[in-house]
Amino acid sequence: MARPPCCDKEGVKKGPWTPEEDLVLVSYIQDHGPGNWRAVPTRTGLMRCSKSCRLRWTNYLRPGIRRGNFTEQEEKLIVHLQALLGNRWAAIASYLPERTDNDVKNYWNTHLKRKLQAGSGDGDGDGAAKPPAHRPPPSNSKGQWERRLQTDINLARRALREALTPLGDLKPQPQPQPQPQRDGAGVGIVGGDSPAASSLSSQCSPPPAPAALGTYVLTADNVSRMLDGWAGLNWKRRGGAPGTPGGAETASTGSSSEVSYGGGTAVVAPAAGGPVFEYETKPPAAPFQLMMPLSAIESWLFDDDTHFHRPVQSASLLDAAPMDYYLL
DNA sequence: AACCTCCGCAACCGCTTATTT
DNA sequence: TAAATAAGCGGTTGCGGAGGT
Repeated sequence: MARPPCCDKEGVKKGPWTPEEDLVLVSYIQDHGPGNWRAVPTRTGLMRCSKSCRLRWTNYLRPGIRRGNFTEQEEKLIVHLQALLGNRWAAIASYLPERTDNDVKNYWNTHLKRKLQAGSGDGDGDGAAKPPAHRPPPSNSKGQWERRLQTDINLARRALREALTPLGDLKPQPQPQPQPQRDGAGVGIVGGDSPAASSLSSQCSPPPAPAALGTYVLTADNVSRMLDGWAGLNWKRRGGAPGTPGGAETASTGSSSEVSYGGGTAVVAPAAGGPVFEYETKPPAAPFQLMMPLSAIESWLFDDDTHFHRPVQSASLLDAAPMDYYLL
C-alpha cells in the first residue's frame, strides 16, 4: 500500500523545540489529552509534524518522566531485560517507571553497552550483548514474536529471575493492591509494546496519592508559572545554549509533578476544576529509588508457576504477563 | 585562550503494526 | 478483504557541551 508522508516536508519545522512550542503542545494536551496526534499540528498551529509532537510529548513533556541519573539497579535491570528481550526499548522502558524508551535506548548505547564491553573481553559481560535467545528474527512481526515469547514464558521468566537474583538482598514481598487504572485517556503513549509491560510498570510504582494517580492537570496558573520559567532567559539545553528546555525534569512529590525549565518551574498538579485527563499508564513517581519496580518484578518472578494456568481477570501484577493467558 | 575530540541526548527517519473505512 | 491512515517503535544523526591538549 502506498504510504503517504507522515507530514508535509514543506513548512514543517524541525530541530529543537522552543518553549513556546512546548507550551502550545502542553496546553493542547491539557485540553484534549494525548492522542489524535494527526490533528495536533493543525489544531495548535504548530509547524511540526504529528510525529514530532507525539515524540516531544512522550519523551520530554509528559509528566512523570525522570531524566538522567540512572541508578545501579536500573542499569542492571536494563542490562538483563536487554539480554532477555533484545533491543525492544519500549518494552524494557515499560519496566522502568519514569523512563522513556528513548532514554533507555540512549543510556544503553552511551553507557551500558560500553560498560559491558569494557567489563569483559568479549564484550559480553553477562551475555547482554549477545543476541537474546528469544529475540525475534528481523523478519518476524512483533506479534509473531510475542506469541513465541508467550509460549516460552517459562524459560523467559527463569532467565529473568536468574538474571536478577544477584541484585542483592532484595526479597520478594507482598505487592500493593493492584490498581485498576491501566490505560487512561492517554493510552499507548509510551511503552505500549505489550499490555503486560504497561501494567507491570504501573504495578511497579509506589502507590501515589489517590488524587494524583495518573492525573495531570495544567491549570492556567500552572501555565503562567511555566511561562515564568521560560521567560527567565537563562535557560539552557542541559546547561547549554538557550532556546530549548534544559530538560523538563520532572520530580514528583506524590501529589504533583514539577516540570522544570531552566530557572522556572511549572507545577503539574491535580487541581480542582479545569480539564483533567489520565495521561498514561506510568503513574507519577514518588522519590525515586527504584525499589518497587524490582520488588514487583521479583515478586512476579518468584511467584512463578503458581499463577500459570490461572485465568487472569484482575489488574494484578499477573496482568503484567498476559502471556499467562496463553500458557498451557 | 583556542582548538580539537568525545560524549550525551533530543529529534528525525523509515519501517512495522494497529485501526479504520 | 483490501486499502488508507494513524500510531508506535527502533536505528541513526546532528548539535551542543565538556574535557583534554
